[in-house]
Amino acid sequence: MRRGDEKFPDNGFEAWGGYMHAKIAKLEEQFSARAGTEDIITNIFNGVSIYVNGFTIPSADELKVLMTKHGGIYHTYQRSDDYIIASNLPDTKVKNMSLVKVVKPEWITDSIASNRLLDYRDYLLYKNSRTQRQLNFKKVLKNDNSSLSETKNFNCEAGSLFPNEIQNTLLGENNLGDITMHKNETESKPIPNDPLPSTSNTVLLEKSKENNISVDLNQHKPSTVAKTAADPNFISEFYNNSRLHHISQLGACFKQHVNDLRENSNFLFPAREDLKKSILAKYDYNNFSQLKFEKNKVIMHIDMDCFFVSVGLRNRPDLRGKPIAVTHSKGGQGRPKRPGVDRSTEFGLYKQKQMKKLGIATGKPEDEIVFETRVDNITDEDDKYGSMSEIASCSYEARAKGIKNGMFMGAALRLCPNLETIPYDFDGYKEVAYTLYNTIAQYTLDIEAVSCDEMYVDCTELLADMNVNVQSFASMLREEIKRKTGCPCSTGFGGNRLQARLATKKAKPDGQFFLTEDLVEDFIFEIKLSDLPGVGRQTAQKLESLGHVTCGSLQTLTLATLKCQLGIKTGAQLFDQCRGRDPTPLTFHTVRKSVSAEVNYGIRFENENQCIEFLKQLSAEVHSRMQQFKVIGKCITLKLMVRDEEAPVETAKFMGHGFCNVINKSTSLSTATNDVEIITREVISICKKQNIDPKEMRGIGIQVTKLELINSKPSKGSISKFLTNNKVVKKETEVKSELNTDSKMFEVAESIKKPVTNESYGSTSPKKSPVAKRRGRPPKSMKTQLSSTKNAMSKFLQGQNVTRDLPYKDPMIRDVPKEVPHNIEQPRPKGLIGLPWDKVRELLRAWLESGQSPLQCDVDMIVAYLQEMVVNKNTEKLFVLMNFLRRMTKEIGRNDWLKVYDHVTEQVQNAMIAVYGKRLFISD
DNA sequence: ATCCTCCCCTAC
DNA sequence: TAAGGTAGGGGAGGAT
Repeated sequence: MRRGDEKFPDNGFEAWGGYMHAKIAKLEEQFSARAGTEDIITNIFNGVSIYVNGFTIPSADELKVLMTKHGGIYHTYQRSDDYIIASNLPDTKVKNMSLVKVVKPEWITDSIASNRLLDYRDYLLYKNSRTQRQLNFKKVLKNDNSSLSETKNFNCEAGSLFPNEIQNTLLGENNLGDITMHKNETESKPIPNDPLPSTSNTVLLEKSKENNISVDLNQHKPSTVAKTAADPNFISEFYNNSRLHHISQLGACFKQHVNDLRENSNFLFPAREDLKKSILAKYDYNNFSQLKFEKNKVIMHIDMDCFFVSVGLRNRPDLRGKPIAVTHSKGGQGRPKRPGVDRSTEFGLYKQKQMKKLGIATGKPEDEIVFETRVDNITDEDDKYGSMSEIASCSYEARAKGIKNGMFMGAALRLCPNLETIPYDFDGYKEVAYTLYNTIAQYTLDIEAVSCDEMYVDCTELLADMNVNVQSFASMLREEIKRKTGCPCSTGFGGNRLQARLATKKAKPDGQFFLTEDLVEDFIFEIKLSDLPGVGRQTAQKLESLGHVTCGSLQTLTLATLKCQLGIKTGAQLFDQCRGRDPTPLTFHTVRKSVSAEVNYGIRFENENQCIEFLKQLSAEVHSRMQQFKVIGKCITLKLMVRDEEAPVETAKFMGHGFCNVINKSTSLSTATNDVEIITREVISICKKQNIDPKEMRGIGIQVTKLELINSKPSKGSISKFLTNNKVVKKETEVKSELNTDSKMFEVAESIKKPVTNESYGSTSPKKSPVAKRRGRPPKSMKTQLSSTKNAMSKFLQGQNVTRDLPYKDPMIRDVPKEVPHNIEQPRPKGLIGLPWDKVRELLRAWLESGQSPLQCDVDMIVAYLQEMVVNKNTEKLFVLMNFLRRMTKEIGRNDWLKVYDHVTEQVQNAMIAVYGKRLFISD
């Protein structure tokens, strides 16, 4: 029995498909004419079928659209007669395949541009022999004067999946490794008020017609290298090479990417059908048992295996299976000790500090505390184990020897003398990450981005919709990711995010694990506390000193004890975690709360001027980021790292910060700003007050918090005002009398003290294209713009033909337990989606005035439409429609219609909470 | 009680 | 040589 049956009893009218269906059939005709014109433009690719392998520009999704529009065929899985479109292939693949039809994506784009099918042989990725690779690059090398903002900031524009990326190059055996590749400057936007105007002279290497061309690129390398922060190019140089900076930027970039995808999606996932077909073709379902997860939720955690290493190994198959580390250091060469270095003193200070901390935390005498540090294996000698270059990522073979991420190269070499190193490939990480995210996004957008190589995915709806079992889904998905990226990944499944995450750890490397309900209790018992997310070095050591190393052991402590030992929140979290519980829902939409920039490397000033000059530059950097994210802020914090008086002047790590004291000082402004002058002034003022010898500075950071969106009008009428939390809703309803006009109802409460946080900061959606404007739809990337429109429309049309057989009832509704309101559980029926909101209002009015009893299928359609508005952030019109519905149902005053209103409201608010974390303010 | 500032911790 | 960033959660303790 359908859940809705009780609420909306069938009165016999439903057999006709419902009132709404009949009505919209007419509207649909208007659209069908338009949709048709967008279908096929030319027949250039008549009879041509392609299969896209790996990362390409345009992306596979974009190529799919292009092929469809120009009469060609796109295959998700490779067929024998397909042209293989690729920009690069891992050597392993090259060895095992025929290359006669491996063609560069430019074949497609150039053919479209010249409106005829060009000879594919001119676009072969490999010609004649496998070793003769065609160089195909159009690339900009920058010289030493280039502006920093052009090179270090990632660009996450939704307009193209990978807009500023360099053309993929085939370096092959040519050793061009130490040349820095940069984005094409012609695509970089000038940043207004940028205090560092671009003075870069660029060298454009035009595409060569020759094979095996040899260009002496070394002559373009920077002639001088910025050594310390006193050098004007230092920030740029440093950020370009900083792994942590890249990790952080990429993380933020993909959180935004998910925001953008959700914002621009119609939440139809045609790729599900393809996947389902290949699963059915490949797997015998009898081999799989039906897995049951806690609370019937299926949360997937997905994580690339030793990400940086895997990406680096795509071009170095010869190194597979060996102990590998990604690091700046070449490794192996001993270096004479810098004068003044006193590692033992410096490391001693670190140890002392840690000991003191633990002594306070545990109440033990300091000499009883035993602990390890990562400097334990580093000596003061100028031998080959002295490198303090950090390992960003290491292969599983290296891990087997005890090497860990973050370890110093010297210590690692001591553990594994034959450890091989590979350089960073920051562009590669971004490519692979995009492919990863876009692959998942084909199937669902219930994604919480964690970092560039890791995310949580709520698969509950997806799996129910596809009606496939989770094992085969996991296998096919991982296969697809490996095929597209050339990198392995692991997935874990559980009933909540903690379980999924722990399952991934178990699955690694290159595996999958399903932590089903029946396994949780035993599984969690053995888990080490230090493996729990949120439990780092300090917490783990503290817990160990309390006598607990595993979750099972910690289960003996009461909630009160844990809270007392670790604080209220942390204690409660740990109490849950060690039992495998995790009440925190996935968050699909993130809102930025701070912007900061800091440099704790290479800070060596000779005088105050240099320090002030650096503060100006760093302020400019923060200002530039604030512009990028479109925020202003009220609170400015300066962070200073100052050499501890006992620490040696020369640090153990070259240009490192050494043993320091940290100072944080902040100012609160009366009004939010992103003015570079104000930031600079405040920051310099704070710095001067500290009275620190510039020679002793080792690190500087600037952070801006209490953010507001630029252009968010604090006055009434702003969209932000519709969004408010429950608390405020209550308060306001008490105060406000019933409002009758739509416009008046826009006045919504807002917490006065809290900054506006309803919209994602730093949305990088492109300007609306003329097409998008004409349709009145949100801006979309090329991919979503074309495919979604087509799909929405064509599915809409199809839907009409089968209306009577398939009323818009969703089986999911009855399957999903009601107590999980965090996510939008229902796949959206297609009926109304795509219609202008005012048309829908007319339909609503007609429906409400029809005198009929409401039908479930019509209600579902309305709900789907309104939820789509939430997702598209069309809150303004949503607000109008909701209030319209409220007023109309009240006027009718019949119980069944009032129930409809309650039901719709509940569904819309669920969507609001999922997307914004807040409820829509509705007058009652 | 609740806020603010200045930390500390964690994660990637 | 080496590139030790950045955002968010939370706690202690003082101001309101």
